[in-house]
Amino acid sequence: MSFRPIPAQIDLPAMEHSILEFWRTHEVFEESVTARQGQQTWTFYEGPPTANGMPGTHHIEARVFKDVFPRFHTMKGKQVVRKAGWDCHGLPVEIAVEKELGFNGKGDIEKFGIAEFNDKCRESVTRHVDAFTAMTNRMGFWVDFDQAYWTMAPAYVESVWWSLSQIHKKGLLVQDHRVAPYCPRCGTGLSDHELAQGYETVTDPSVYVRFPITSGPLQEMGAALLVWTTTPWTLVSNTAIAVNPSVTYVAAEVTHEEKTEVLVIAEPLLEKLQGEVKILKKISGKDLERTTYSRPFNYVEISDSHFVVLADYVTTEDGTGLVHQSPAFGADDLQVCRAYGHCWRCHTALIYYAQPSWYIRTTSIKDELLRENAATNWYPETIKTGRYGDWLNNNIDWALSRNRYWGTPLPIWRCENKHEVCIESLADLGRRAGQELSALDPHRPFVDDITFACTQCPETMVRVPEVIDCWYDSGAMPFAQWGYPHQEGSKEKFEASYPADFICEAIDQTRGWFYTLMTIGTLVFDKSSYENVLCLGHILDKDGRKMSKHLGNVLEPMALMDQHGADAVRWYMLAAGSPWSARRVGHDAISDVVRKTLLTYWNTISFHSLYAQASNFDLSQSPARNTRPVMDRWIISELSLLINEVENCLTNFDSQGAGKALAQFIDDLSNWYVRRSRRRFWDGDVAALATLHECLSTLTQLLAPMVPFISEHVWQELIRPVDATAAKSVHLSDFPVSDSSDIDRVLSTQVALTRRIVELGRAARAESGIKIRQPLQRALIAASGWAGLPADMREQIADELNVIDLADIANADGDLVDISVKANFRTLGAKFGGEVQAIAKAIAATDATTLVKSLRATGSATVGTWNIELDDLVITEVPRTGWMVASHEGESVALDLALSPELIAAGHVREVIRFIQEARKTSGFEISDRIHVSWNAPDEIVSAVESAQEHISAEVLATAFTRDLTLPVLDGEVGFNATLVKS
RNA sequence: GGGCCUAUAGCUCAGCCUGGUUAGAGCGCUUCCCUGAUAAGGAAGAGGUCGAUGGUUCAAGUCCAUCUAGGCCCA
Repeated sequence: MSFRPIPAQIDLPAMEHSILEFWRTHEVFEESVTARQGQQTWTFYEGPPTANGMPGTHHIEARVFKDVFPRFHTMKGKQVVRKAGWDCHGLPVEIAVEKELGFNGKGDIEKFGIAEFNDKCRESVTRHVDAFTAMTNRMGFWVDFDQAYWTMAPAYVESVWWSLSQIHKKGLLVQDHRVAPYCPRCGTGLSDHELAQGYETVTDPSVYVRFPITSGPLQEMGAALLVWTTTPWTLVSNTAIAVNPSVTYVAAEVTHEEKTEVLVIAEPLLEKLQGEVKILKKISGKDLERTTYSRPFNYVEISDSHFVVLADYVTTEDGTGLVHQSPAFGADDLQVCRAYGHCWRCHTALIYYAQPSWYIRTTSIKDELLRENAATNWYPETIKTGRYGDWLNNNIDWALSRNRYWGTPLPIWRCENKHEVCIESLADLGRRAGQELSALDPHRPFVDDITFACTQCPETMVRVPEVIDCWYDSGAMPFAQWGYPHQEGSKEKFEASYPADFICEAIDQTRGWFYTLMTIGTLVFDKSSYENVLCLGHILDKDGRKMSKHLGNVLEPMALMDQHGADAVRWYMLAAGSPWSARRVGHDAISDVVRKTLLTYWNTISFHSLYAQASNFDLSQSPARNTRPVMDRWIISELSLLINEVENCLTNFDSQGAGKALAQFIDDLSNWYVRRSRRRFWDGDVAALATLHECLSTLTQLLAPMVPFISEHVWQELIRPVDATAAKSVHLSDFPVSDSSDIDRVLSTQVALTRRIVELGRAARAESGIKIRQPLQRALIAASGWAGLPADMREQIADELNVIDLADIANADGDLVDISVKANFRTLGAKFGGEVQAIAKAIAATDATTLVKSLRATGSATVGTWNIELDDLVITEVPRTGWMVASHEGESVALDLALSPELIAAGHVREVIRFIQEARKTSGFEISDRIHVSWNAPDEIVSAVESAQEHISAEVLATAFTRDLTLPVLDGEVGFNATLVKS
């Protein structure tokens, strides 16, 4: 078992393709489920897409979240079954097919044939299944497509029927007449939550409304006044309709989409009518006066109204020449552009009118819904009582039926005497009809043909014509995906997976899927179907607009992943910004993830393999953790804290928090632990190699749920080759467990202080203009934790700043230091409240050096009339002239800038070493190659080089180090020049 | 008209729950430094009336009220 070479360069997308192949050939996903057989289950429900359109980048978002938590819980030892699904039915599918066929409404469909039309719909929802599957696979979303549920499958439809029959038995599925939103283009009513999908801000929300005439000769023709309005929400309070007395109006018979009606409209505007138009009668506006009509709403009682009035201002420039009058809204309202209900798929402005429709009485289970919601964890939490809670509190009955074709047929059969029965399965239907129907396609028009005798009267029972809202199909998936209760084994599967531990969709599903899932579960089982729900913000384009096919600004997901890698896209979705805020996606943001996080991690992997290989490191050589140097114990402590943090975050569905902690650790590991320990790696130090290996192994597991590709690659290249006990895949490994004895919080604060001091020292260095390669004799440190800092860490500081001696500023000559103090408002405010400003003034007026000396000696001092303590002051100690100082929040580093000839010579030696190392690198030598160095230098530094010859040779692995006077010296500060050959 | 969310550097966002006196990070820009893993890393600089107004308080980016703008959801 030995370490493999791992190149520093990596082509992430290419690596991902090879990992996909690895997963496929080794059936890793399948094993991740079967390996946990018999363990506790953790349930996830897939809210399925409709595959009649191409997938977009916004589809990646929810799917990343649907993947990361199942992977995490699998590693935690749970069994997570992931069944894919496809939404098949509904108006959006029908409309897409209508467009393809060039249809203009329901008449065209009936002419074409319902069976043929539904075949087209069936075909259209499978059309892009391959594209969805490919995208899902590419992004590493593990979900079982082989067992996917289809909402159009007979067993699924039967299961939906069964649930409806349960609701019907409870008396909660009824026919009613109510004013409801209605799409004139689609010819069907819409439910309240469908309406929620289709609000649009429009500048001209105009609608045409018919007002049937209730008196006179026009009534006998069955005519209706046709009114056009741009303020349709004012129709509820309609009081009158105005016509221009001097305009000629006509009563015209209009035939459109097989429907004939008689409408009254101004003659010059006749062309507005679509279809075949026949003029039956002409009337002057004046003659229409006092014509009565019925209005579509009866919410507001307004007496002495609802007849035609005359008004000269009515024009025939637009509309119909008939103007709706309403008292409740001022003229200003007419100017305002505002949101109005539109059909959520075809974007036609909706109208409201009363029509017979089937309803589920969700209002009667309102208390139960509120109870279930109270027991649900919403992420973010505000949705629970806010947006969703409000919605439940204002709940109205669910308008379930649609006068359409491609949907689950409403399984209600009824006779002329209104006796009705709700069928619960094909077997049930077959029994009643006396036919074998187990092979019947439970869709229109086939189910419409089945009739049977009413058991209560001599009439025949016929199915009602409606299909149901496709959102019901989606919300029925917890049981219908198993064909519950009809299918063999469905009972066990359903009971083991209800309710779900976790569901996730974007925020627009609040009143869509989230609602129908909870409502159907509560209606049928008196229990909501999910416990935790993550509500994602929308993915926006780079300009902050919502991505939608409608706007044409969709980012192509496969291209995005092939450019940056799926891991980078996943990390961006999971960890960049808040998942529940709307976020912009662009190439820059994603390539940032690659550079800062993924490649830093990767290079640490490559670095480790390089030195582990070079020194033939064997894991069995690892020394006990508590015997390792302080740097090792520090990073192991940080690693242990990281395990706890990531586990805690992922348990609470906080991928952003997990990502932040992981990125911080990668930075700590690479840019502090590895960088500060480089010499130990060159020397093949087993403690350092063991520590780094342990960190990378655990880090890789912690990263696995979020970035499954690169973590798998590392597992295969770095971990498995040296560990016979390692799982076949990182995704089959158990999530790391921290050992509290590895955690040392004192060490954490000490390293933090060390790094702060280094930062200050570097700032002072930069300010002084003396570069780091020039050693300095000493630095003075002022920091409260300095005295307790271990020698190891002091050496880190000295090395990092290239300073020979470090000393506490307090031990330095008193004259060297200026002390300044500021009031600490936090502590003083707590003690003295309103007097703090006066105290601060008094402190500022006191001699700081005397005050601090007295406080340090006695622990307290009097300023003005107030007694203060040491922590009531923020003390800054600053050395005087001749020193370069950097200070921040009471901590200071002062550099002694005096340069002796010895220091200067040492600086030259370091320049020389650096020059040769750079040359080794650019010559492409291996790190272990020995070399011969021929060198020359200006006279001023020759003696420095010669006297350090052994040191230089050891540093650069030179077996020969000879001066060659023929070599030209170079321009620049040092002028050293050398040529290298392998020895 | 109502509800919810958002408003902090050129851009993307922390900080607000729990108030403390030079407001942070990343990206981008300028200059410099370090490098025997890095496509990295470090330092300095430029860049902020913390959406506005009022209030509470010794003290407000932070708490309260009102308003403005944007987004989402609903009438």
